[in-house]
Amino acid sequence: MFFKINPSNGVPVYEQVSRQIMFAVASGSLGPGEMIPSVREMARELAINPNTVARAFRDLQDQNILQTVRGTGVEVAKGAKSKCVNARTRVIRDRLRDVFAEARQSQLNDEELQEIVDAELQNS
Amino acid sequence: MFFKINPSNGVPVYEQVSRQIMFAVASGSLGPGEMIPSVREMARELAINPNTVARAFRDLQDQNILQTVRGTGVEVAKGAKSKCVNARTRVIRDRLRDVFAEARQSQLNDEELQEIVDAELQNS
DNA sequence: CATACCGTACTATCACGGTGGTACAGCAGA
DNA sequence: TCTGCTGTACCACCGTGATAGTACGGTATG
Repeated sequence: MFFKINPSNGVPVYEQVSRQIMFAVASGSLGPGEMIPSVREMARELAINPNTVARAFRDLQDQNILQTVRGTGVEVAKGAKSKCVNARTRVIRDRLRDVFAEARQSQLNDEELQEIVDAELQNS
Repeated sequence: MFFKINPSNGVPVYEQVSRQIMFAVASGSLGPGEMIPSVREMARELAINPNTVARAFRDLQDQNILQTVRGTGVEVAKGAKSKCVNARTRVIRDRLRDVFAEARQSQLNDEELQEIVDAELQNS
């Protein structure tokens, strides 16, 4: 569980956490039934507040991606993987769509945009 | 001057305003020496607060992209265009870099990513 | 000069994200 | 049973983005 949190990213921290958990489930790093680190432990590792982690957990719980066993911890729900795979694709696609929309709205040249895309796609 | 403001975009409104002014200068829609709409008028058109527009103006002024003529209005500075062209490229490139970083961090398949990029690039 | 507009500078208020701290119910293991 | 962990629910606090309203100095136009 090696997350990276960027506090000055525009994206709320609690959402970064929930996304990265979703991504871990989508990629298979976290399997169904598997326990994930506790609120307090994850908060310590990421150097953020436990409340922020708890909020991410609650959001994922509302989407039936996580389920909690009171007093024990939180585990990945059964049908979570397909949901997470879809969510991951949707997140990336939506963000990409936003960037292209802004690029087009800024009258950026098509060739120049393609150039930037190719360059950044290789360096990733 | 046809701007589009998305209040629930994560990006602060005042930054959306300053960006779109920069983009207009970069694309040549706004030429050097040209006057831009007043704080109050632009606020009315965009249905946002005059203070928010004023802040965007101030930011652009600090970057020597706009210069104010006291009591008259705000005009585009002389050397603004090249700055705006560079800024535009940088904004798009940085946002794109963020998306690709997240996509890679989410273990998204290279082929799948390329697929999404191609699809969204065509639809823009 | 008077009016109307210009940018600018405040003040107050609100929502939201985030932090810090405390408290409580439930479960596991010694 | 006791201790320690779990999630959960609060509370107060702060910074920031945004709104609303008011005010002031400067300029253009009549």
